[in-house]
Amino acid sequence: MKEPPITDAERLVMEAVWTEAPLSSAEIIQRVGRTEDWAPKTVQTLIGRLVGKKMLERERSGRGYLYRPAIRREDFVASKSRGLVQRLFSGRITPLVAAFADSETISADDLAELRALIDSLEKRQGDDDDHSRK
Amino acid sequence: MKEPPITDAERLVMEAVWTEAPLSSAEIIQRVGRTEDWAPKTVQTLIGRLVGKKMLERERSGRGYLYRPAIRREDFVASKSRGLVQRLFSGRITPLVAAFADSETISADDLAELRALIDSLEKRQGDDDDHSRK
DNA sequence: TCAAGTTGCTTACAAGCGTAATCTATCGAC
DNA sequence: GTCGATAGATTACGCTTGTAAGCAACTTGA
Repeated sequence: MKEPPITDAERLVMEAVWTEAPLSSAEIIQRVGRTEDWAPKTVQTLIGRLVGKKMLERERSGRGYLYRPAIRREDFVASKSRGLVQRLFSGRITPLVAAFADSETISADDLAELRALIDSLEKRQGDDDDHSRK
Repeated sequence: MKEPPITDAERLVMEAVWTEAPLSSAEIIQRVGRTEDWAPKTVQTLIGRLVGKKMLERERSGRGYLYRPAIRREDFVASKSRGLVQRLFSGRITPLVAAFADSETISADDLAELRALIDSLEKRQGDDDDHSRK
């Protein structure tokens, strides 16, 4: 997966259609307006650019279109995460977590959650080794 | 710590002075040239912009200057990490690790390392609770 | 002393971005 | 059928970024 060329303002538009799709531009404008103080025209422009970048698909619906995301949010955030880890931490995730932990407090709950994630990742890896050697 | 306004090209210049400082511009150009195929003038421009942004400090040395970072790399990467976690994962680190793990294979070594980090973070937290309640 | 190299400062310039207004076509209300 | 609302397309505009060249000053070797 290549780096999706979505800017930060555009991402906020994507968030709306990731939350619910398909949406008309009026609906997108309304949802984005809940958090961003942007003129409707601004959102309209961003929608247009996202269509141009093939990050939004659209299908005709009456006078306008209905829009839906052309990439999944999971893929987008995974790509962004990989990019950051690659650029700033030579591709290793642990230093990122360490850096984050140093500057932001991680709650006990978060730590437990993280540990659980690691457990499941380790298990997955064990399984792979055991029976699905490829 | 506010978001350091360093662009990606500028970051590559910072990497040089983070690795070793102080450096003359000639030395920065030479080091950056090892990885990036940029005209010396380009690097020079980036140095100037970084000075303008107060991300590089300089002290006169002969006809030119010696440059050194005005912010530590640890603070920079921590800030970037926080920013990403905030924007894409509502401030929670676990989903980032999960997203990364889904798209990139994490080696057994990395997992062990990550687990060790969590252990130490948990220990730190326990200590805090025990005697330094603030 | 004069030319050449080295540094820094100033300027350039296209593309991308944030932020939007204008223009155009269409559709529904009357 | 005309008028206003609405969606989309086109245009705008200043700032930042990537990428650099030109100019000016100082230093140094010949």
